[in-house]
Amino acid sequence: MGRPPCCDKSNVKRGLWTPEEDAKILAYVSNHGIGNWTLVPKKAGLNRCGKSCRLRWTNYLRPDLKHDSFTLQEEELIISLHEAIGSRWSLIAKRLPGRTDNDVKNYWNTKLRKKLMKMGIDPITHKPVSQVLSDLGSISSLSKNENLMMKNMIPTRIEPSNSKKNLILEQKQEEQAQPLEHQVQYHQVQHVLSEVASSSSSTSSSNLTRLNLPNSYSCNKTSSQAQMNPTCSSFDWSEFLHSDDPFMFQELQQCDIQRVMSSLNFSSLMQSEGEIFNDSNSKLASEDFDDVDCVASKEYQINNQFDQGHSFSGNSFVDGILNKDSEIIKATFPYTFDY
DNA sequence: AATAGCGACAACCGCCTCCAT
DNA sequence: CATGGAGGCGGTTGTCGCTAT
Repeated sequence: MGRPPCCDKSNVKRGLWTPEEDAKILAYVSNHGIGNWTLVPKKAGLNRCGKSCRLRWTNYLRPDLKHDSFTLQEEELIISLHEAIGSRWSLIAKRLPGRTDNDVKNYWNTKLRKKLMKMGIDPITHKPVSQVLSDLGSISSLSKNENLMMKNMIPTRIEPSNSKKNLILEQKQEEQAQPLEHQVQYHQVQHVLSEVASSSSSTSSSNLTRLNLPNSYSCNKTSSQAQMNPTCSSFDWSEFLHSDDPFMFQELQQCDIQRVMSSLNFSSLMQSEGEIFNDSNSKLASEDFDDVDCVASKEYQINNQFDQGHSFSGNSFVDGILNKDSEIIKATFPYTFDY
């Protein structure tokens, strides 16, 4: 059953590599090429684990690697991609020729993270620290009942603040006015996003929920209102989130919570969201960027309709958060995704 | 001169998925 | 079909060199 073990883990050298060991790896690869790494230590005369050899090669010895410091363009691209997809270092590194995931990860941890923090930007959410703190404050100041409700309603996974959809929409609106290098970076971010989407069906952005909302939560404000309890139509989720007013929760209770909650059935929403996300992204992943415009225009139409209801009335709780988030980001960082 | 603190980065660890057996 | 290693990946730790005290 199974394969034989690659090496005797207890009897191999560990720690830093010597120039002699590097030379052996290089000599072996130049003669035999890259193949089965478990055979490399034996054939190259090294007392190392095959996995260790592979790492040494991919992270340090590969001839196509750059060993000089990161450029400003690379730095900006890393930040943009990290904001869009998080710490998917291997995907980010693929967009930086000559850099490995380890390089990018180290550079982020030692330089970029600190740089962002100095600028007052939270390196995880890419939002201003003051905003993150105020958001936390708003949530923690909720009453016990409110917190319980939040627990039931908010999906546990925290997504990047800017969805692919937002990127596509902003690209359409602003791309033409941007310098060429910014456009290139922007396309790179989008390309990676499509890869992320195609590689992970679980990676979905809440913003995409809008694309597949049930009819009762469509962009048509009046029709959604018609299906709601009349008092509910005036309930403002955004206000609810930011308010310390204890009467707000009472107002919500009067709004037929049951109906609101059933309309916000997250499991079904997430499921349908996954379906449309996978569907649209199977297109995105398989087509070139020229074809993204088609999908983008469809999304744009949907969201244009959706956004006509400028109040959050009749929209989902999460949409309220995301809309607010989007407004804050646009106001604070008008150029964040201009490339 | 000694050493504590820090930054940079190489290397390891543990987990996951894929696939050979 | 079950098992377990290979390879990929992200997170963490270890090591080295530089600087401030």
